[in-house]
Amino acid sequence: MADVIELFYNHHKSRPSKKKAPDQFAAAFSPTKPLHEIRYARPCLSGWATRLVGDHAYFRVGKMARKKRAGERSRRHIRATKNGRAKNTNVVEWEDVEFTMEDLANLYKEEDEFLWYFTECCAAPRKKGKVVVKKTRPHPVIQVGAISSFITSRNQYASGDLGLPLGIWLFACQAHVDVERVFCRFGYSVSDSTARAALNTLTDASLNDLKKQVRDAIDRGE
DNA sequence: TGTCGCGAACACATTGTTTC
DNA sequence: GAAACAATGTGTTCGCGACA
Repeated sequence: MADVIELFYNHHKSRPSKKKAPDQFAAAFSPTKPLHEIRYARPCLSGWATRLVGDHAYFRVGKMARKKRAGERSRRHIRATKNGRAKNTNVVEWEDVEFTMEDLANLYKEEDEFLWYFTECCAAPRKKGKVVVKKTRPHPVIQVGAISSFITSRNQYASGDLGLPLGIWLFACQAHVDVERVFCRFGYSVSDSTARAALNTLTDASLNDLKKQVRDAIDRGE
């Protein structure tokens, strides 16, 4: 099949002339033009592949965004608050907001090789056809930000990878509330209210833990 | 046993209002 | 004018029953 596709795609008669058939020439990689209206093999193949990749990207991001029904605690699906009525809710803990970009990059790379490759094609510079990593704005970091935004865009509850830690960090930096709102709209971070709710949850948990330790120490006569 | 569809519950983002 | 708080709309998640 690989040989057949190559032969079709690279055959000189599969390419429409830009002057004689401009509409056919423009149909290459088109995401919308009906395939049965494309008479030449090369643009038809590229149009078909474009839609195939687009649909698959939609499917893969959706899969990453969905919450797994059962299994281990999911860092991606953590809640800032809970009132106890919902079962199996993972409420935020301090460990959830500790992360490194390197860890997240490795996580995304292992979890979805296709999406990592796809975003690398968008973000990474190349030299002689090979991907190179720049010192300033290294593309894996940008890929992590993009994939995290894609996931949050598809599911607002799947914000634990980067959105929630970033929201808390913005609060800690005393970022202006307008900055928080813009970052939230871009899908980079959770909203100001969610970040505050998460911090309240975290500090309440720590306070209760401290009170318990003090009571235990008093009981032991220390 | 797994999938689908539905309605209710829930957590969240957004926007408006109040307070300092 | 900015931050804090409250109200409201949105859309995901959950639980359940029906069905294959």
